[in-house]
Amino acid sequence: MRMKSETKKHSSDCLVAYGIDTFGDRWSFLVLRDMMLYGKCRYGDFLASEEQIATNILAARLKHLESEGIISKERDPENRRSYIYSLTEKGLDLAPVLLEIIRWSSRHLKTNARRRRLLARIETDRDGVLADIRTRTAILTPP
Amino acid sequence: MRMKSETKKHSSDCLVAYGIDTFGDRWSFLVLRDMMLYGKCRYGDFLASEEQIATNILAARLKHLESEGIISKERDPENRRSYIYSLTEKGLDLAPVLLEIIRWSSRHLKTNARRRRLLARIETDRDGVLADIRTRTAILTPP
DNA sequence: AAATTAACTTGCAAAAAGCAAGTTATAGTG
DNA sequence: CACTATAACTTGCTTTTTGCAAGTTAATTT
Repeated sequence: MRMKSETKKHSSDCLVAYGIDTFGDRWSFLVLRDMMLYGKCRYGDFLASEEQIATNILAARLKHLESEGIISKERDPENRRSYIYSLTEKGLDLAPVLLEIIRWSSRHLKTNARRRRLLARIETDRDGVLADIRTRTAILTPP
Repeated sequence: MRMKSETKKHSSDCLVAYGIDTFGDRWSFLVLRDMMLYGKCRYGDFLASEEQIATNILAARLKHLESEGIISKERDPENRRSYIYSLTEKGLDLAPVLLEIIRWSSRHLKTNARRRRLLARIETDRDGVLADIRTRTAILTPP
């Protein structure tokens, strides 16, 4: 991942580059997907994802996303060795980006029942999907 | 960038991961931005962008995007040492992803006149913006 | 009190990125 | 026609980032 220097937080003045630098690296975005689509919120849940992120990288990405104000971290009141990560307003605002990526991939990847269902829901009930993301309701069952 | 192996083209079965693996690395996406927003289509134009991509990395990314069917390459009929890169249908379909990233960054980055103009156009004339991308009309003057 | 679990950190090898210089093919210039 | 310039890369090398395995700490559970 591109890390920012002391003096210059982002690589350019461009809105697109700002987005990419802030949330757009592969592992960061997959964590955000886990939160938005599956309602994941714990370190161990992210680690367990299909793509097999390394633990040190996950820790670094969570720190980065938190420092950018996209997620926040608090102690789990029910289990004091655990933490709960959640999307901030700034993070929730990324849902439309996620949905457009899913729409694009749906159109260009071989279809299957699971994918068709997800796409159908996005196309027919976009606002419901966005609402579910805001209320932390899982949209998909884990794969 | 994550490179695919012979046997497994993508890292997981997920639509989001497919998108990220296909177009989602930093430099690839900045090249796509150059094409969609500024109408750039030549190697030298991409090299000249604000973010200063290294020439070997640019060559690798263009090859990758071409192999994924997102861009295509043809000789410039007017200057036979030059090539013209253009977005395929699959590449043009990425425009909504770009627009959502711009919308997100606009909402979370300090505003200025140039940014406000771009955002206003996206919000009031989204279809016009999408049409301009399809017809290779530059939406912004280079920064 | 001892074993387990959750969330990390550390050290090192491997991969990718970044830099500078070199190559090839075409085009313009005296 | 020889010569310089331009466009699009490629090559070799150094630096940075990633990925892996093992270790640490603090809070449960048995």
